[in-house]
Amino acid sequence: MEDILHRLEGLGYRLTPQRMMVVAAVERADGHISAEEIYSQIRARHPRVNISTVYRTLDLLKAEGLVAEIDLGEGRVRYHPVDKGHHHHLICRRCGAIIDMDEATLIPLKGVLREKYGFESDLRHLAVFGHCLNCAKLNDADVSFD
Amino acid sequence: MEDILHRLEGLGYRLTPQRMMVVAAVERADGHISAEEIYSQIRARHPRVNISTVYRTLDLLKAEGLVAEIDLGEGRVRYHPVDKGHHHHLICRRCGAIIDMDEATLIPLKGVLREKYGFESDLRHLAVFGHCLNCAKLNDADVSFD
DNA sequence: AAGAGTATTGTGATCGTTTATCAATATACA
DNA sequence: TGTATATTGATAAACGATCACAATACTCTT
Repeated sequence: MEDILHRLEGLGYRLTPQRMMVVAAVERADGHISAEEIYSQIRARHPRVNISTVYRTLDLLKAEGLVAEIDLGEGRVRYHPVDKGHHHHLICRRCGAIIDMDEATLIPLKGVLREKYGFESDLRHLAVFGHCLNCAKLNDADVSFD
Repeated sequence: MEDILHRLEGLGYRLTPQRMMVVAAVERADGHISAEEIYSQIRARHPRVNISTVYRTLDLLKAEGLVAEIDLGEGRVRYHPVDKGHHHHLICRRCGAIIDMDEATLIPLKGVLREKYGFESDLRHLAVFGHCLNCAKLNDADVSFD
């Protein structure tokens, strides 16, 4: 599993400074990073780089299967390297906490969906909303999910 | 379980023509409907109604717990009456098919998330992406989820 | 029925994210 | 060196959604 830059190069793309910076930002981010976050990191040191280039590079990385998008319902999309394993998230509606979920937790669901619906689910990055431990207590009086 | 209009009235809101049209559109839609779809239905007969009013009414209905939002990852949000039961969707990435998923399918997952993470998940409308039966066959050669 | 106060709407601007267009620049290659 | 190609920067604009505020519609009291 080569790193993203080398795979890009192997695919015949030029390794421009802009592309290197976008790739570095995506790889440096421990979790998921948005285009705007990548852009502001780059702009801090290289103010002439354009956000179009960030989006273009992300599109390229996505098309080549090197990064993946995830929509956490924030009104913007986040990106992460595909080779860093799968990510599932439990997102607290109250405090915004994002809890990483173990992949194994979803294996039974995947099996059931295949058996019951003949559906091959892509559970590489699932987002489940709800309330975390603390907020569930705080919210007991107000809200109830069923 | 009264209908949305009567519950709105009971809550002390005025039953304006605009609100009635928005509510009617939401209730008429069998699945989920977007703000833009509601707006264009209304505009066809009442061109002077403004899209702000549509959004405002949807916000009101949402705040009063009469309709719920769901984000199917389309870049826009869809709305449905809460009293029509919970909806879960299996969305085919290839053909766009939206398969309704039985609610019971998710009960085990809900339990596991509570036990393992202390997370009270809100599984009222979950969207799972993947490939439907037909497209899974067609796609066997191209793509593989794991 | 008239007027005061409140609720609701229309208008138009604006926001944030993302995409499109196109000229300018940088690179590769003959 | 010159030419073709790849890539970028600048700018506008598409898109869904929100906002502020004046205009309108309604309710309620008298």
